[in-house]
Amino acid sequence: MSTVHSKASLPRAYTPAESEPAIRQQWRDAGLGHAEPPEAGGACYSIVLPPPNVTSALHLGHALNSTLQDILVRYHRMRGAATLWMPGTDHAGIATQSVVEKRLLQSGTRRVDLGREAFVDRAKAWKDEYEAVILGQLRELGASCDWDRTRFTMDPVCTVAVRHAFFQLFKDDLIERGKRLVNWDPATQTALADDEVEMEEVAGHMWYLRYPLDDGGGHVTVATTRPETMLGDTAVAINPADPRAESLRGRSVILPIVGRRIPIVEDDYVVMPGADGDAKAEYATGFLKVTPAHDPNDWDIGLRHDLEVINIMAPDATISDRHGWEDVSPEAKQFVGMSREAAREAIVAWFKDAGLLENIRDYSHSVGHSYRSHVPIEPYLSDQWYVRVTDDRLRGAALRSMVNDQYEGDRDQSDRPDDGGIRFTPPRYAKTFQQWHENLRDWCISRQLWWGHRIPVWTLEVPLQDDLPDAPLSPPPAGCTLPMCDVQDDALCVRISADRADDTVRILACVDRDRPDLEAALGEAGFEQDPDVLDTWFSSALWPMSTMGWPDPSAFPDTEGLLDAFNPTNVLCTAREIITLWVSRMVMFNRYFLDGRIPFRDVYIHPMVQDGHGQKMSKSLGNGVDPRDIIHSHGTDALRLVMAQIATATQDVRLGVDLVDPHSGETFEPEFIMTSAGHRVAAPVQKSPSVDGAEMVTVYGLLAGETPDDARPLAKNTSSRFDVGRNFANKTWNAVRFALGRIESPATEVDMQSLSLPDRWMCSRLAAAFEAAEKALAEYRFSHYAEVVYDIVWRDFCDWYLEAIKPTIGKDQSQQRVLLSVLDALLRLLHPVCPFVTEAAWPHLRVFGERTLPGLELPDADMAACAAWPRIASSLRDENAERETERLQRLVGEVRRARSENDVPVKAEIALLALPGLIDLADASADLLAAMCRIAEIKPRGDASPAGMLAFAMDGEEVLLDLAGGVDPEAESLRLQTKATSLEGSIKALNGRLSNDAYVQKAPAHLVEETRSQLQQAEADLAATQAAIEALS
RNA sequence: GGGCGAUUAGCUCAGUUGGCUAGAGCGCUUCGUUUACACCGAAGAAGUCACAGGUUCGAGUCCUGUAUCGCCCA
Repeated sequence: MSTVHSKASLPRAYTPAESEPAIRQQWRDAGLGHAEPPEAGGACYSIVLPPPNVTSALHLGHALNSTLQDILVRYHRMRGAATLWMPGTDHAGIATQSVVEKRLLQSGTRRVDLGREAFVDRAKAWKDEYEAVILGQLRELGASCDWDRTRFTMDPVCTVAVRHAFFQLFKDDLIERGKRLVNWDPATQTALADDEVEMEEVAGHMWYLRYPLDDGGGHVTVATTRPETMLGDTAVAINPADPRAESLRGRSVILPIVGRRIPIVEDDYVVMPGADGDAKAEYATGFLKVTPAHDPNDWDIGLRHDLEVINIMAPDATISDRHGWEDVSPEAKQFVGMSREAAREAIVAWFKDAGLLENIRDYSHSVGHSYRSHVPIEPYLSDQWYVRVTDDRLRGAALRSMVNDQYEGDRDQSDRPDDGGIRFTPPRYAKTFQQWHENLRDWCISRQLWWGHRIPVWTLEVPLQDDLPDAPLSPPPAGCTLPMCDVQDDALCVRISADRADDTVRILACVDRDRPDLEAALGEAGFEQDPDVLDTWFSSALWPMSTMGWPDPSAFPDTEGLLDAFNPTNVLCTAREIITLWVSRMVMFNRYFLDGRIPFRDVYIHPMVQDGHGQKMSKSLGNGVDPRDIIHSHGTDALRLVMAQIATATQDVRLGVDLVDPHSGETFEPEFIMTSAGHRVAAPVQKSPSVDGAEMVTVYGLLAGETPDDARPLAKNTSSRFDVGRNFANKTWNAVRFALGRIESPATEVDMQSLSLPDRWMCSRLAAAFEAAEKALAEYRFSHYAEVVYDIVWRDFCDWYLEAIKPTIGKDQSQQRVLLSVLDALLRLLHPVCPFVTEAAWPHLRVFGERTLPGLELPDADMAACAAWPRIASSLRDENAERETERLQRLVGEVRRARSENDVPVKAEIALLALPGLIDLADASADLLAAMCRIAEIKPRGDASPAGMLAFAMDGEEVLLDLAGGVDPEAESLRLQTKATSLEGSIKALNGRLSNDAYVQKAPAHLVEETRSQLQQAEADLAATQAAIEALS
């Protein structure tokens, strides 16, 4: 069967915007990506997508993350594994609640006005909107996820997992409740985990306050950066080594304003003034005010000295006398109700007026800020829920999961020799993982939010009875008659917690999943459900399990068998800040709940995309590039190829951000300005580079208050870095076009031995490229894979092979067949990174029928996305063909250079005169030489060097070119002299190496041999070059 | 303060157990369009591999120190 295609059948240029939508639809219709657990013994490959937050659309970092996963997933699917890529989104508790609240506030509504239920409905609506955007973006990107299994961290299958996990941990004593200092965000009014606090350097002050001694014998001076907290001071501390300590022992001070008598205590923690090697010492007075309720270090001091804990703030960080502060003096009343900032000023002013302000010094220090609201966090005393991750069952299991060669230090392998198996790529991130766990603290999981998984604990407070234990959380004693304590039910776990300070006991009842009856019973008994929700990462930590139906796959459609087939997943592909937030917790939970099973075997950490100045792309700098814009302007394959190219093993990648001129559509580099915070950003208003007098507003300009209008429209961000990807897709497309124009009736049988040199060479290069690509992907070296693909298509296939076969392809049916097969294999090779252009080209190849060649298996498939990864026999490699072609390429290069440097007209035909060493090769490739460098005639050359010819040395022989038009002897002589000088340099270097006895004796023999032959070659080339110079004169 | 990393052509980056006469893409210079592709082709210029020591026959690569920049954790 043969089909002749007219050139008109394919457009000259590849236009992604036209072909991509149909291809997406084609994949969708075919259910590409849907995976079922295979028959026993079948190979599996699985990845869970790190679920993006539903707060906003995906950015370039997501595009990078998803592209890399899709490359892996498409590759392994082609290799025949049952491949599951589980997609989904994350409810992102505090982040989503913040954006929803912000939107509400724009219409003047506060969250509390709306009420919990209505607010959650608003949040759900937001989630629905952005979930659709995000999933749409992933589809646009070509992500071949199993869309039938799309999850959301709060959908029923995930909720069941969260409920059961919490219940299990509660029952196993790994969850506790306690009053502790938390990182409190007064703006969003919730506790934050340690890793949700960002440290920022703040230019503040050190205030020096005098506290009078109670016996009238003078005063002590404390230094503080937070004078407003003095209202809650319950001691002054001094280092016991301080010489002043002895005379102050047992004495007290009177706290100004409040009038509270507080003790002077001695504690090692206090920095002594002038102590060596401590920057703080320069500012220290040796006296430290101790505020246990408002500083973590003071909290510890308070524990050591049994100090009173007085909380002087309300949850919104205003000074308050209703949250634990009772001895409010009339003098102190004036500060109640002030914000912490106002209170600071007022209290400093009070000290100044009272003559108790000794000094103020500028002091720069780092202050924790909420990663969400960006206000300073307040160490705040409150009741919170914790997971005791420091327990060996969690932390220990995580540390043991690391592969031996990435674990630093000794480890005991004897108890669980088969433990673990998690490997990090790049390996240095193993250290981050290990150190995080070695310094782990208990994980605060409660959040004072409405959007999230509500904590499944119901509480009832009753008067304290004497026989109840006062441990924070303990099982009720046998025979306890308090409500629900005697209920025998596997799905209910009751614990009690006594508080002798207010003579109450709290009965806490945790209910497992799917037991509304128990929940109702608790309600009837007067229990109330905890108002807090769980930290988002609690549900994310269960992601590789919950998405696959844990704990009960039979309870949901289509989850049966998933867990056993696809967990552990093969790789987790994510960014490095996620190692602590998410990777760690998934490992702990997966191992705990699945009997030691790890959630993934590999953790691949990809780099971060920065702007052209090495800054994070962020909304507030307006330096982000929207992947959708690139998809529309350059095509998805272009975006993907460049994403793969920049995924190197180094940390960060700079991607210069350009602007699209809305007046002309042209891309240009904007003018940058420096912000007061030291960031380089595009100036708010830019001049059009080509339209006189026209201006535009940048994204940063929008943030800075500029309003775009018709005269000054908004300019989109882009990056010219994506051009290379667009060009590559177009090049690939045109290679297909060329082939379609030349393949008429490809041979059905091909004898590989009798193929032409270019054919054998191309097949050999193809085999090498597949080998290199497979190795690169196995090692998560995506940039290498991209490079391999780029080079084989552009340099080998287009630049050399297609040019080489142009003279012969028309009449050589075997060559047509090789061209067809090679092209098919190339499409398969680059499909994982450029799925669209390969899919678009695929049907055009299929019409020619059979493509398999001996040693190159290319079974047919409906779509490129389902085509099998080729099986390639080692016989396809042909060293001889590679060697011969390399010589031809050098010959062509020399001839082209000679022509170019002598201004030989492009169309002028020339003759080549060669000695026996080269002439056979040249003769055999006469057509190729004619096509590539217009050599019309190949003649043996005699011993003499006829004048007027151009010469160069190759493989130690003098090769002559008869340029007909003659040679510029001066220019040519100069060129040859330069060449000779360079050869002399090489000879000197090579001689130097060989005359060094140590080199000859110690270097590997093959290297010494190579050096010798290089020297021989260089000397012969020099002789030939000198002969040519002489012939010229 | 602790940890990790970066510094290679004008720009963005490769360079995997030391063998380099250091590569690619973009940009730049010259030439080329009835040619699959001008989103193209051909040729060219361009680098004391941050700096200073050391190990080695041999260092962009290994070791030590210095400088600058970045990220993570406190």
